[in-house]
Amino acid sequence: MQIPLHLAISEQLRNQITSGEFQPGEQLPSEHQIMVQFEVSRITARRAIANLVNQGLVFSQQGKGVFVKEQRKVTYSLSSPMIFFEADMLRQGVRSAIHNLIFKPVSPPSPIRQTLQLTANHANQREVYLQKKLLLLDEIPVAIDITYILADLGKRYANELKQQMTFPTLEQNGIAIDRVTATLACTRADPETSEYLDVPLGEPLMVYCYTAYTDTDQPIVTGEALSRGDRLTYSVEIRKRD
Amino acid sequence: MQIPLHLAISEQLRNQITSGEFQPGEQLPSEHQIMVQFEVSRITARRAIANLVNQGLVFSQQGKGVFVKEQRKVTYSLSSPMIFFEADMLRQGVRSAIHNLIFKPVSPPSPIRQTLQLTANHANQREVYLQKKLLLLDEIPVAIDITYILADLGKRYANELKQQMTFPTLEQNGIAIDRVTATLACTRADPETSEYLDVPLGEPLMVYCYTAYTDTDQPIVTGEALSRGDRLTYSVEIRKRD
DNA sequence: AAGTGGTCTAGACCACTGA
DNA sequence: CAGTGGTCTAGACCACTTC
Repeated sequence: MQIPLHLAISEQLRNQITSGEFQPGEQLPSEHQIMVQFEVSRITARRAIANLVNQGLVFSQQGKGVFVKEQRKVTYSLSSPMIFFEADMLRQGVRSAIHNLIFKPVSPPSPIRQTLQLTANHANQREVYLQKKLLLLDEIPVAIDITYILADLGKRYANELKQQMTFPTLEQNGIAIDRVTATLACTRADPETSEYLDVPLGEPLMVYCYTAYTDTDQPIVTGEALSRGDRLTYSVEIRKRD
Repeated sequence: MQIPLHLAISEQLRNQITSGEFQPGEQLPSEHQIMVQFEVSRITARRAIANLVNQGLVFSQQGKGVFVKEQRKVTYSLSSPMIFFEADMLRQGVRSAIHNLIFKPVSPPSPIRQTLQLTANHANQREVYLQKKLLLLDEIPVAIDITYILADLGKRYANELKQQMTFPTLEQNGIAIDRVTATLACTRADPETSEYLDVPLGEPLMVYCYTAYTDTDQPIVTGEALSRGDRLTYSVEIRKRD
């Protein structure tokens, strides 16, 4: 067995997709049709389709069929995230919305405590607000954001924070963010995240971890955003240091 | 059927992994053991394992078994990619190496021509060098990079470019890079990439697309790097504009 | 030789969709 | 109702690893 049957089949279908023979949104042959056309068992036909799903090329809907994915991504600019987010989205022809899931004072876990440079003396106080929010683009959940913000800021701007992105809210209230350190990585959806973002288990996600500092080098916000890899792209401009 | 059997099983195993009951590198129960323990058919046992593979938690080796993945990632700094790459890797305790796959003059495809601001008159000339190279960290292929560089630079520094990263090579030769525009996104391994990077089909990858400009705003290099999402993290520092 | 995972078959029942 | 995909079973053969 040089090349598995299911792979040969999924490769042929894949070519038909990338060559445009199957257009985005179009329906693929049904499992039954594949069984007949390639003279294989249903399991093998299903396996071939699973390969395509796993490559992010198609998705399946029970009772309806298998369809070619649209590949439209929205770009999120890291270099000017402060004020222009909504405008940026509109420019890309996308309606954005935020659903607040959790907003409450908590005693932060140790690594958060460290990045926010909180001293240990107040260990039992509610020194930060924890916010979980869902970012919707065109009514589709695209990212889930978990933010820790210093308690006085969280308390003061609670209402605004629940309805907007964090950085713009701070900027609008005169809290200047001087720099943001961030990392970008990749994971796969676990069952909980797959619920929130309405994606299958294991779907590739991007992880954007950030910490924002004032001009006195005081960290005020840290958190991470899990976003759907098939819907979001991050852009950044790097300038040479002097 | 509220919750599928295969999911229930994979969830239980997942808990045992995240709780540390199964350590990284440790072997999971075999398909046969799962069949007996949960009283399911082999297909269902396999499906449960497939769920875990798909979440990036385990990997399987024919004839040996299923093992918990190590989760060690290396950080690549976008803010100082110029000179410090090798030093950065060493600091993280990682041996880095580069395998040159392709290095040749080509007539660039239209989108590349545009980003490099090449005029159409020379359409049939070999105005750029195309380089494909593999980045190995600890002898493991981690990223595949496809670079287009202006022909005179490519020709002049051919030997160095084949052995080092692109940006450091240019810096060392006095070609100052003033700024880099980049995007970071997510895809999944297609069959070709899965060969190069030695990962299963559909493995999440990061896509780093970049264009470098001189201080006269002349683009000199553009390209994209496909990296293994389970091995590489990108870091960046964003400073407020004035 | 024994144990592991990889591929494949035939067949059953269920859940959902749409005419 | 027919057609679709989702779950599950029992059983076969193969390829690879380890002893």
